[in-house]
Amino acid sequence: MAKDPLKPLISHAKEYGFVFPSSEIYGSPGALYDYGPYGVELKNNIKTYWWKAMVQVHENIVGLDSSILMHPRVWKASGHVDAFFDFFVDNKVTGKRYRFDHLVEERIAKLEKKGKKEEAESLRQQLEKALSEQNTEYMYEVLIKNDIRDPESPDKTEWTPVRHFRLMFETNLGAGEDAITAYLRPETAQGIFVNFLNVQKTARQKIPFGIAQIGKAFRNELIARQFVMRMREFEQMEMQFFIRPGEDEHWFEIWKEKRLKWYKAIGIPEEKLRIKPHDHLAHYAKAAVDIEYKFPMGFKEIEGIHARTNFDLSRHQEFSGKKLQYFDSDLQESYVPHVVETSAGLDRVFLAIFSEALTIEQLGGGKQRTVLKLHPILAPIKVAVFPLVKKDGLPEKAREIFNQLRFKYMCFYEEKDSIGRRYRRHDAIGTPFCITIDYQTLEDNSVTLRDRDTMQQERIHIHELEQRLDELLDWKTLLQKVV
RNA sequence: GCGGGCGUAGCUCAGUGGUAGAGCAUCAGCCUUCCAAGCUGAGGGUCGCCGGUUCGAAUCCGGUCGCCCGCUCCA
Repeated sequence: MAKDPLKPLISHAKEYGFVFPSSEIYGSPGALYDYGPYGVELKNNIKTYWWKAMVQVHENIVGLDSSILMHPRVWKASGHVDAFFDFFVDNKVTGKRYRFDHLVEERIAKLEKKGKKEEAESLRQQLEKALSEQNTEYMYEVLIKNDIRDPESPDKTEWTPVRHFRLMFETNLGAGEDAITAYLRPETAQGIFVNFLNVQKTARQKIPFGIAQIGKAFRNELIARQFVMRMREFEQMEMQFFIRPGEDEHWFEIWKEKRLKWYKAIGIPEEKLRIKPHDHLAHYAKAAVDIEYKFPMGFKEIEGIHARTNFDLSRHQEFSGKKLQYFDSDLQESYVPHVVETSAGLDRVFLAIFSEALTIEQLGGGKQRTVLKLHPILAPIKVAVFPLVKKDGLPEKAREIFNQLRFKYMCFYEEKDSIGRRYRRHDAIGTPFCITIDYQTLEDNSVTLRDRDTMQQERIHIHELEQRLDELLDWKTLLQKVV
């Protein structure tokens, strides 16, 4: 437990009001978390940063907020109803767990390598039959009949029955007899696809263009672990970019680069980011990479970039019977657009940023300082205002400044405890700037502005404060780095 | 599901049979002219839950629940 590299992060997140375990007083079901007062600020700021970098900055990207519950046929068309299962078996002897389809795929690959094409083809048919019928008894039969064993310990293989696990949460739409089974969306993307024409027409967009959406998604993960890394309820920041067929690779590369820039601009160092191609492509994808961040427990995915071809739109066209095509006036032809998707896990990005920011500095004399070195744009509280001491009219003066700044930025007024303690408290939640009102302020209306990271102070006039903060908290400077 | 670890204060943890503790944090007050300072005081825990052994259980035994790590998968 002491080895858990996430533990310091989790403790800090809880102690300072960023993330709490969900319904904690009842015993916190796993993989559900609540964002506290500072957590929600940070999370909202990340969303705003994403939205501005995607929608505001790109004139050919527009936003959408689609419903979480959708027509069930959406998920039939998307392939999730059929494919979004885990079929798994355990080896009773070793306790190892495998996915049924992975075991069979592995055998098929082996057969193909040996040139036994017929056997491979026969097995593939069995696999497809098993999956399409979702017949777990038959799956077990397939394993036994083909003598498929535990790849790690073939001599000690004794399978449990094949069990299945649906990753989508089910619920009911309507009441009583008329109720139909619906699903909590497992991804936000489908809401974009089914609105493709609505958006394209009303926003008067021409291909290439994108639709962006931030929203919750739900997956009933079999094993959900690692704090907010794998949650059952999580939030996605997705953008589907609609393009001409054949331009997939071109746009795939462009979006890969742009998304990397987005992370770097906010202070994630290049060496802690890496691009990892997918080994197995999802049922809809033509090309796929993950952007991974080096967490304390190693590199983990925070965003996926996928070339989804025209799979989704074609399927919805087929299942809905509605044409989902675009007339390209330059080419003088209609087609079903292809799609390049950027799909970031908000909670994972949150964790990456939080993890990157959390720093314990060793100061002289065995002292240490815990600082959350967040980019100022993302910090929950932008400005803390302190009277140096709680007397002689300093609090009143400090309140004046606070009351002026709070209409512009998230501010925090505090007069309790020594000034040093107050500085450190705000270091711990990442407040980038502290303004202190001292006796000199009463004489010449100047205050000190302290920088969180350097602890350096500059003395500036009250009338210059707002302009100075505007410079330090400028969106323009940041956003120009991400286009 | 299997294997391992762990449940004591907001956080980190000590306490292995005899009246629940420490550090930090929180709150109130005093004092203070700038980096977790000092002083005084306060609040906060059915020791995860149930049962058993015992004169007596946080501690021993049984059960149960929950969390964390690994195996699998993904945002």
